[in-house]
Amino acid sequence: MRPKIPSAGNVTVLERLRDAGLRPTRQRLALAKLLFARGHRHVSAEQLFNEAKAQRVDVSLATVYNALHDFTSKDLLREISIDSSSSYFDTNTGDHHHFYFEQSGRLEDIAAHQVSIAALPAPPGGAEISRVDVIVRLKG
Amino acid sequence: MRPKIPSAGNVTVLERLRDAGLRPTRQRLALAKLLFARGHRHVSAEQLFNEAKAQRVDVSLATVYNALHDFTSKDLLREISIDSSSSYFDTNTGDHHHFYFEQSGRLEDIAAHQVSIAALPAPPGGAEISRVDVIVRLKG
DNA sequence: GCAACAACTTAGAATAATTCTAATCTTCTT
DNA sequence: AAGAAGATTAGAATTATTCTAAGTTGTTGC
Repeated sequence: MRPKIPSAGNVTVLERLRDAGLRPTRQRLALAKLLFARGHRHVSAEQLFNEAKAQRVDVSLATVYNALHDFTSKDLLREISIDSSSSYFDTNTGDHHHFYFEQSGRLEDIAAHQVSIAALPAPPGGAEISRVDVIVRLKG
Repeated sequence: MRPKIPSAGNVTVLERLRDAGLRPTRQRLALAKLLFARGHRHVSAEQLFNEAKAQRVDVSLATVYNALHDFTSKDLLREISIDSSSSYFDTNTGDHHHFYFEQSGRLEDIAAHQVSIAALPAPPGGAEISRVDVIVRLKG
């Protein structure tokens, strides 16, 4: 049972999935909506799973993991592992950095233009840089 | 500059533990020797456990975890979690950054003076910066 | 040197996050 | 509408790590 008339926000999410080459299944659409409906977010798999449940979206935890990884591999998300206990997925895939609140485990974006790295050594063995992450750890 | 080594590196390691306020037990001494005997290293708990076994140091995995955390809390080590699958412990606790080889999962130090961060936004809510980590991810 | 106590170690059980399995359902193409 | 490829699922399995409760050892004061 698929919605025939997409309500606001559905169309764009559907297009995003299609453009990424991902089948827009009921579950992926629902999860993508939760993820992308509003501004940028940092979510864990468990968190997203709970949000889905709260909205009575019937989806298994395995699917949440699958979707998060699928989205990540298609650059709709970016995975961040700062705290080894669990991974976060960031809906902001552009160039940016993070504040990390050590107490709460919360993440906050830092726009790329607010950080300037004036010097970096050449990567060893002529390796190519895939990206540079700056994490500003905060005590508060 | 390293102090002179009267008997095979044992004394320095023992002193380091004592100075940190940690009882120099057989297990901690052995592990500290594995960690600090040569230049800086990045090791996982499992790795260190296997090295210990290889040298017939009788130590349990729980003790390896305990020791790594104890050392970390006394600033003899620094914990790094880049790859969510497991944590690494860095024997270099000074100011520095890392190259991360995405393929192999290997880490390599970047001396602090080789990276210069020219601008950083003020932490939100007047929070205090605990430290700034720069991770240069490499494709090779 | 030795007793006493806190600190440490340990095997194995417990936990938590994540991945796997293999069966079943959907979506897409025709 | 039918077939195939792709997606979903419950639950088992796996992996890293922590916990528990009992035994051992290092340190301190005498």
